[in-house]
Amino acid sequence: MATTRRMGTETSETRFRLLDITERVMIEDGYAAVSSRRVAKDAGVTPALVHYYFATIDDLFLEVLRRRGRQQLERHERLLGSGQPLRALWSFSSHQAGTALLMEFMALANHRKTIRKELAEFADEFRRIELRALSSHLEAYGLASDDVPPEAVLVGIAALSRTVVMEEALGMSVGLGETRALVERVLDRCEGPAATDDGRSS
Amino acid sequence: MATTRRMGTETSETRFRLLDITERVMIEDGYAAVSSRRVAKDAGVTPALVHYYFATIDDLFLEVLRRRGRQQLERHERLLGSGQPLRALWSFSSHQAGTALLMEFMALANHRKTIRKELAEFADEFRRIELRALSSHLEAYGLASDDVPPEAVLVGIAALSRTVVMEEALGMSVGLGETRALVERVLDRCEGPAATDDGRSS
DNA sequence: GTCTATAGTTCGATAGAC
DNA sequence: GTCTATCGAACTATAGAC
Repeated sequence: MATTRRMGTETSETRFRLLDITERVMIEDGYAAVSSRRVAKDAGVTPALVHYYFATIDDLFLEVLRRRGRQQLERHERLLGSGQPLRALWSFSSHQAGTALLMEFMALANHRKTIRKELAEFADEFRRIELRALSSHLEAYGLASDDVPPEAVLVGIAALSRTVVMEEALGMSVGLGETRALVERVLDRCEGPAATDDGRSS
Repeated sequence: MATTRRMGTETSETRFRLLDITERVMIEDGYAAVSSRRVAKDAGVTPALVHYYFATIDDLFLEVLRRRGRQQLERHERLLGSGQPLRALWSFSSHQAGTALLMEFMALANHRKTIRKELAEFADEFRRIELRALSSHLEAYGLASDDVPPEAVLVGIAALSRTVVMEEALGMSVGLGETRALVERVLDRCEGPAATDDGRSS
């Protein structure tokens, strides 16, 4: 009985641009600032077109999450294969805009069931990839052991990077410099100084 | 030139109730669900009355933050004086509703300057209190050292508790059990098994 | 694929009666 | 201290022309 609602194709360039803009609005002004009107205005199209590609605003959020999730899963897997996988993980997890976007999705997920489910699946998949790529390294570095499972180390790294980035963005001061310095010492001890390798070679 | 706008007293019972309800709405449905109409409806009053006590919605958020901040600073200080201060800190930081509310305020703070400033001040003050109360303990426990400053340990505890609570709420699974088990082992090693003392005595 | 037009909600904030 | 009434704005979503 569902009315045959028209819907834009997956490959449309406009659709792609709408996703880009939604991502940007979420980062700059928060998920609550996302509306068909706002996205349409920033894209230079009409609100109706946004609804043509995404039936509801939640669908729009969901598609942003899926596209970004797939992108970053790939990138994550690739980066963790580099010569300094621990540094790669820290640097990846410390990205400012990425952290801001993750925060928005976490806040959103706390109150929307469909988004919660998909976010949790992506996040678990990230951690599984890290686990496969890093378990043996973490043990070799002495960061993981019988007493400290690699799973817990990875949770710790995610927790620490998110927290430091967020608290810095907030303008907090107590303890952040000390924490960054400690992390740098640990990275240095495990993998030596940061290589300037940008991941294009080898 | 400012019109002499009327404003409710600080001690009004209705004002207090509006703050309670706003807190609850933020936790249950997120800050984006807070509106003068929604809060008024849940309180059984009219939207105009909300604006009578709080000129703007941002003022409402700000007052929730201030009241809660003052409350918890006191509570924090008191709990950290107990016989198991590290356990007290972990338990305090792992509170579900508190973490959810903090998340909402962090998301909010990312996009509202006035809220950002006040949240950062409160958060820094929390950390200073922890630092005063726990520095010496952390060193005695062997958690802090010349290499690992107590500031960094405290950032780590905050990071870990928030992350574990949030990821559990999301329904994630990978690594959380291992992390909780590790934390429990550390707490046990430092302060022994959890006492049933609720902090009322001594 | 993109638009105009529109119905139906909900919102912030204020003026002013009681 | 609490209310009614209201303005002006923003929002979701759809129908249907082009």
